[in-house]
Amino acid sequence: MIQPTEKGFIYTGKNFDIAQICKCGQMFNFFVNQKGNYCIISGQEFAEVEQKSNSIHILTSNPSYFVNYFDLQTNYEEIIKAVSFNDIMLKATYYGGGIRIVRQQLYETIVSFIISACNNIKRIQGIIKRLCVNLGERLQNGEYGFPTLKSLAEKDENFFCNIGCGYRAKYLQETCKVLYSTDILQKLPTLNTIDARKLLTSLSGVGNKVADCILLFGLQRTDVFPTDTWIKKVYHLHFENGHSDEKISDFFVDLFGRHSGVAQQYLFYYQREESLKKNK
DNA sequence: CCCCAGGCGACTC
DNA sequence: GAGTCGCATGGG
Repeated sequence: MIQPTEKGFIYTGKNFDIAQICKCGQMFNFFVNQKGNYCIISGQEFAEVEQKSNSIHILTSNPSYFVNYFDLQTNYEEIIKAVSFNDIMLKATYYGGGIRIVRQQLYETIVSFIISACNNIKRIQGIIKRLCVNLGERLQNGEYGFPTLKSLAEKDENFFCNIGCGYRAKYLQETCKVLYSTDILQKLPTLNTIDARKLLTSLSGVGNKVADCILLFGLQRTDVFPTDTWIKKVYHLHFENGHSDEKISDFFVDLFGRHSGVAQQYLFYYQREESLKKNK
C-alpha cells in the first residue's frame, strides 16, 4: 500500500483522489503547478502529489508526515459502505469516493476556519496565501509555510486588516493571542467532543459551524456535522425545508453517527460541484 | 448594479 | 432560546 521512494512514497490503496481531497473544502493551502499536480502546504511541510491511474506518487521530504496527513491508515471503503444507505448518499459517495479527511494542524485549522466565515473559497485561499508570504518561513522549494502561532500572535488587528481579512481581523488577532498565551491547544485534544466544542466557541470568531470544522479537520472528530450554506441546500433539496442550522446538524448526526463528518464531506463536495457546474 | 460566500457577535424580545 | 442586523471584501 505504501512504498517508499527516493523522493517520497507511493500509495497504491483505494479511495484517494487528490483533486477531490483538495476541493471538498477542508483545506485551503494548496495550488496546482505547471505539471498539473496538486501541491499541498501544511504547516511547514510540503508535498507534490502526482495522481496516476493506479498509484499516487507523493513527492515530499517528510513522508511520515504526509502518511499521517492523508489519513492513509483509515479504510474509507468501510465508511462509504456504512453511509451509503440512501439514494443521495449513494450518488455522493460514488461522486466523491476519493475524498479523505486530512489531519491538519490544530492552530492552522482554527485560523483558517475563522477566515472562512461568510467568505468564498477563492478569497479564503488568497488571504491564507498572503498570511504565508508575509509571515511564513520560506521552504526549500521557494514556497512559504504557514506562519507559526508566535508570529501570528505578535501581529495587531491592522495587519490582518491589511491582508484583506475584513471584519475577521479582530477575531484573528484576539484568538491568536489567546491561543499563544494559554494551554487551550494542549487541552483541546484531551476533551470529549461536547466539551471541546464549548471551549472552541469561547474563542473570538468561532461559532458552532467553525467549531465543528475545527473538530472535524483539526481534531479528527467525525461525530460532528458542520452545517453551512451548501449543506442547507442539500437538506432542503433532499430532506426537509426550514429548520435552524443547529437542528439540521443534529438531524445529520443522528443519521450518520460516528461517520457524520465524513458523510458531510461527501455531501458538501457533491452539492457544491453540481451547483458550480450548473452555473457554467 | 446585484447577490452570494463553509458565519459571528451583539442586541432584542 | 429564537430572530435580526451589521460586519469587509471580492467572486460571479
